[in-house]
Amino acid sequence: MTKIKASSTIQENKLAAYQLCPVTYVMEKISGYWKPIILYQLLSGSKRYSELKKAIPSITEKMLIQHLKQLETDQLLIREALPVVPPHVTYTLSASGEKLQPILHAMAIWAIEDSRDKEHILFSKNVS
Amino acid sequence: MTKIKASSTIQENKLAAYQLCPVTYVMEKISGYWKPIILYQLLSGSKRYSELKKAIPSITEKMLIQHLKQLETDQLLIREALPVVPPHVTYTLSASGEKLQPILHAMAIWAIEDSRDKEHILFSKNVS
DNA sequence: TTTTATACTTACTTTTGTGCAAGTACTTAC
DNA sequence: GTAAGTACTTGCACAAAAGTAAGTATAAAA
Repeated sequence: MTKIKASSTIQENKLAAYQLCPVTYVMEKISGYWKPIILYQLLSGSKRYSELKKAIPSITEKMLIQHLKQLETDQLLIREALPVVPPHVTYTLSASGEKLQPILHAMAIWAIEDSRDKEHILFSKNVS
Repeated sequence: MTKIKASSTIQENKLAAYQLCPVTYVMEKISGYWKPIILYQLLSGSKRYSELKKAIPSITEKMLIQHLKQLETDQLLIREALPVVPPHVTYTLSASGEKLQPILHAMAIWAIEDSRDKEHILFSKNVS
């Protein structure tokens, strides 16, 4: 996992924002390019590591595991490993993680409406 | 504003995700460390550039203007400049921008509940 | 003895985000 | 003619996020 320096200006800002702004608190937990996609995959039920990899083909293993570890640390999901060889690991949303569902859903609705309203813009972009 | 290379792997992934995953579409528009904070400030009504600066003291002018431009480009807010000297510019949420309110609100609620549930963890971290 | 399967690790490079510090433009007031 | 006020703009440095490519561990199956 990428190490983080503890005492940069950015980290101080983050710590402050984390405590002062609840929205920033959430953004911390769900931002990272693949996190929402991973969460979405898990909304439909537990998945093994390899199933996630198959479901999200363009993610690299490094990013997948890194985000899974982070989500686990943030207690949004639960990792369960069976002591067998080859390994068998499943990831499941925690209660907190599941409570994100209405938020992710609202975001999706907003996105669909917003991009519908701006279809002509996207279209003209593609044409130009 | 920071220039972006058009043909990096990252940009290709973003484009794909942008079209395929509505949640990512939203994340694109509200991520950036200060964006949610700026949006929050504007939820209570139009503000001048200088008022935003005063309301968010720790943001640098570069970041403030950069995010304001991006939000304007994404049509989440509307910029109105009076042709006077010294300049007088106001920023107002667009209809799309205002529709983010329930989402931001839901995020805040989640954050408060989640951090309440995990108070003991934060506490033990501070002590160690 | 080599291969297969699964779940990771590690080192390194590229790309993007943020902060810092300084400068610009333009007009009215002093 | 110098200062004040407002809204930017620019260049540089560094931190963080993401990508690339390769390697590790283990035991059972071939």
